[in-house]
Amino acid sequence: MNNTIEIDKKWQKYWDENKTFKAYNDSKKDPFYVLVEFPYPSGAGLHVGHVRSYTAHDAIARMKRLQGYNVLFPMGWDAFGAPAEEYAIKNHIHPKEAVKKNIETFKGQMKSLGFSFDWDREFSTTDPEYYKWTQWQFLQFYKNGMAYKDTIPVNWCPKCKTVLSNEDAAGGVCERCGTEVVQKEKSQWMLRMASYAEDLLKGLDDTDFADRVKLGQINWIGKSSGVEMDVEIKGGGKFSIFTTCIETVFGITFFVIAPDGKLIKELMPRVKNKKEVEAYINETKKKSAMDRTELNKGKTGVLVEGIKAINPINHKEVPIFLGDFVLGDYGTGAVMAVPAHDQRDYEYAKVHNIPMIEVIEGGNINEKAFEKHDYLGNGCKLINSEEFSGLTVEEAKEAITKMLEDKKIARRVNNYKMRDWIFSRQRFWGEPIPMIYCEKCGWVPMNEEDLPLLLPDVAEYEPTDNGESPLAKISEWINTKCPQCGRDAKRETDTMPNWAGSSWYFLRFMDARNDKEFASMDAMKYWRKVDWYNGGMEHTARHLLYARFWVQFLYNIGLVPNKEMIYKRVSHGMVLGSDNQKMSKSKGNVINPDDIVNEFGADTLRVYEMFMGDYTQDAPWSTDSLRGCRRFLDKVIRLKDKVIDGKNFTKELEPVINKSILKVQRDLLNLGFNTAVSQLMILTNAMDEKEHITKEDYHLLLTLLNPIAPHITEELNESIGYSPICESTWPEYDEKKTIEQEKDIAVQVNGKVRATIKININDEESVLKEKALNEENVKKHIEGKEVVKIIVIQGKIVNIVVK
RNA sequence: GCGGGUGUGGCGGAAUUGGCAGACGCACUAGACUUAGGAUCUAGCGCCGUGAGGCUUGCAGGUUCAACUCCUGUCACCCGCACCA
Repeated sequence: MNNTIEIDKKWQKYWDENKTFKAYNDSKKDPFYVLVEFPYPSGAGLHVGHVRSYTAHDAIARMKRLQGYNVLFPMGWDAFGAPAEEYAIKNHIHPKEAVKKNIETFKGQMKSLGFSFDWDREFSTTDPEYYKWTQWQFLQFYKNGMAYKDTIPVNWCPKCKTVLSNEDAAGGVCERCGTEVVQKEKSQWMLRMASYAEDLLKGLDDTDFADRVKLGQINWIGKSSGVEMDVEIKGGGKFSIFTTCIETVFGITFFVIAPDGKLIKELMPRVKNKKEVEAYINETKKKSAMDRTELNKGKTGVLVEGIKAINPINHKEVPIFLGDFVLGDYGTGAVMAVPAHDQRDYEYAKVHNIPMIEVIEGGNINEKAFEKHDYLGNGCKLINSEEFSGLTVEEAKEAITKMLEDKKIARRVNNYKMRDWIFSRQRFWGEPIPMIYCEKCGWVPMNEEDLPLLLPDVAEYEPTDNGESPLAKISEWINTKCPQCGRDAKRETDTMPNWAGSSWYFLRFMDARNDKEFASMDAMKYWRKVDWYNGGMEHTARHLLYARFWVQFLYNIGLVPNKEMIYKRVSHGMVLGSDNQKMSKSKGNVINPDDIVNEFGADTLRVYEMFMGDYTQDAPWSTDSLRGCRRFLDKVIRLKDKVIDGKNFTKELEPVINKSILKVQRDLLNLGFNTAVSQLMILTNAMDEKEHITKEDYHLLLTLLNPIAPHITEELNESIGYSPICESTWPEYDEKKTIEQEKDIAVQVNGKVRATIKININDEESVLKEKALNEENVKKHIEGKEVVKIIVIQGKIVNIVVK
C-alpha cells in the first residue's frame, strides 16, 4: 500500500474537522489529564525523541477516550529563551518572528504524526495573553512578600552576559553554553523558594512521581538536620555555627568561617593581620565556582589573628580560620572543626598544623579511618568528653543537644541546600518584570489592570557587557510614571527566566481561553490535577521543583484547589543514534522524523518507537527494526483478505483475543508500550494462521492497535464497514476466556525438564501425576531411583524429586 | 566521597506472586515462489556436543523440589549531586 501518506492525511483532516479530540470543561464524564512537556520550538524541528514520548501519551489519551473519559491532552510552546534571541541578534529580526516560524514547523510535524492534541487550547508562553498572567502572578509573589530585590554574589555567564540561577549553573558551568561561570555582585529579583523547602519535601507524599524523580527532588532540596550553636568570642561578641555532629563538640580545635560571608566583615576591625585576611577574601572572590570546587580541592585558608573563640562546652580557647571550603550562604557561614572525625577538617588541620582531639573511640586520626566513614550508627562510644564519655554516638547526640538547648546556646535546626530562586535575567527575550522604580517610593508594582507589560519592538537585542538588559537602551520604554506618586520613574529592565512560563502552563491548559483569570477555580476543580505528566529526566531538578513551588504558593494564597497539581510524573529514555551515541549534527547520526514519515508513514514510526525498547531506558535507533514494524502493519493490512462476515469472535481465537485486550490496556498504563506492541503482533500472527477471520475479530484487532497506529487502523476499519474507532468504545475482556482450556506444561525430574505433557485445565493433581509418570523420558530418568515426592503446581508444572 | 540505576543470545529486548529463560522483533542461514526481490511463504537460529546429553541470565556463594526473580559478598559500566558542615 503506497498511499499511506494519503491515508494519514485523510484521517488527520477528519479529526481536525470533527474536533474529535476536543476536551470539555463542562463534561459529566470523568476527567483525565495527560500532559507531555511542551517543547521549546527550536529551529531544528521535532526530534525523534519527542515522537517517542508524544506517541506513548497519545496512545494513553486515545485509549482513555475510548474508555469513556473526558481527556485533556494539550500542546503549547515554551518559546521564550536564548536560541530564538540569538537567532534574532544574528538576523536582525524580532525573536517573535523566528518563534512564529518554528511553531508552524513543529505544529505541522505534530499533525503529520497524528497526535490527538486538543489544538483549541494551544498557546505560547510568549503570547501577551499568556505572559500577562505570568506577570500577574509575579505581582502576587511580590505582594505577598515572596519576591524581593537583593544584591548578592550571583552566577554570571560572561558569554551569555546574564545571571544564572544556581540550578542553571550546576557544576560551575553555564547550562546553555558550557562557559565557566564567575561570581558577580548584582542586584537581582529573588523568589523565596528556600522558605518552601520543607513543604516541597512533604508535598512529594501527595504525588506519584517515579522514585528516581522523587529522589532527584529530595537531593536538590538537600535537607540536613542538625544543631545551630552560639559561640562566644573572647573579649565580646559571638557567632553561630551549624553542625550535624554535635556529639563531637569536645573535639573542636578550631573554627572556620567563610571568606565571602558577613561574619568576617563584622570582625574585621578586630583582626590583627588585616592585610593577609583581606588578600584571602579577594582571592576567593576571583575564584569561580569551578575553581572553588573541582580544581582547588586543597584546603587553603588563613588564621584570623587577634580573635579567639570559646568552645561553649568546655570554655577552651580555640583559634578561628578563614577557609573557602566554608560557604557564606549555607548554614551560618561558619563551622566548628573537629579534625579527628571529619575528612575536610582533617585535611585543613594537616595543612595548617592544627592539633586534633579524638572524642570517639575507634575514630583513628589517620586517613584510612575516613575511608570507612562508619563511626556513626554502629554504637561507637565517646571518649575525652567529660560526663558524656561512654555514651554511644546516638545517645551523646541527643544528650549534648538537650544540654545546650537548656542552656539556651543551641537550637535544633534544619538546613537546606536549595536557595532562593534568582529570578532576573539580563536578556531581551523574556517576560518583562512588571516593577517600576521611583526615586521617592522605591520599587512599586505595576497596576494589575495595566498588564500585560509588552516587550517593545526594537532593532537590537544584544545583551550588554555591563550586565544590563538590552531593554535598558530603550528610553521610551523605560521611562514611565510611578503608579503610586505619579512622578517620573523607570521600569525594571530585567526579564524573567525561561522557567517562569513553564511553571504554571499546565494550569492554563485547564482553561486556556480565559481572559478574566489565569484559569478559573471551577475549571481547575473539574480537572483536579495533571493525572500523568511526562518529561525528560533533565527537568526533574529544575522545572519540576519550580513548578511545584509556584503551585504551592498559588495554593497558599487560595488560587488553585490543590497544593500539588501534578500527580504522576514519568520520564522517557532518550532515542540514541544507531551508533548508540546521543544524536547530534556533528556526529551525523540524526534521524529526522519527517523523512521517516514520508517514506514509511506516521504509523510505522509510531509503532517502531513504541516497540524499540523499555520506555524509560535509552534505546538506539535502528532502521532495520523500523522496517520490521512496517512489515507488521503490512501484515495487518493483508489480513483483510481473510475477513468474512461474522458478528462474533472466532471461537478458537477467543483466548488470545481476551488476553490481548487485557494485556494491551494494562501495558499502556504501565509504560509497557513495547510489550503491548508485541502482544498485538502475537494476536495478528494468531489471526493470520486462520483460513478466515470474522469482521468482529478484525475490528477488535484494529481497535486495540488504534491508539498506537491510528491512521491505518481507521482506514481498514472503515473499509469493512464499521464506523470510526475514534467514536466507538474500548472492548471489554472476559477473564474466564483468557484462560486456555488445554495447554502444554513441563515435567521436571530434579528440576530439569524431561518432557512436556498436554493437559486440560481441569485435570486433577492425580491425573497430572499419572500423565507425567507415563512419559518415556521421565521413566528413563527415574528408573532405579526412589521417588521422594512429586510437586504439582496446577496448570503450570510437575516436578518429580528422586534420590 | 554520597545517592541512584543497569548487567539476559550476533542486536533491541521479554519473563504477575519463585514454576519450561530467551516471548515479540531485527539480523543471519537454507529452501519455495519468482525475470527480479529491500515482497511473500516454509524451516532453522543461546553455547558445547555427531548423539544421548551437558552448560547458560556480570562473577562467587546461599536458601528452595524449583532462582533472571529472594539473601550475602563481589566486579563492571552508566547517570545524578558533590568542600552543604
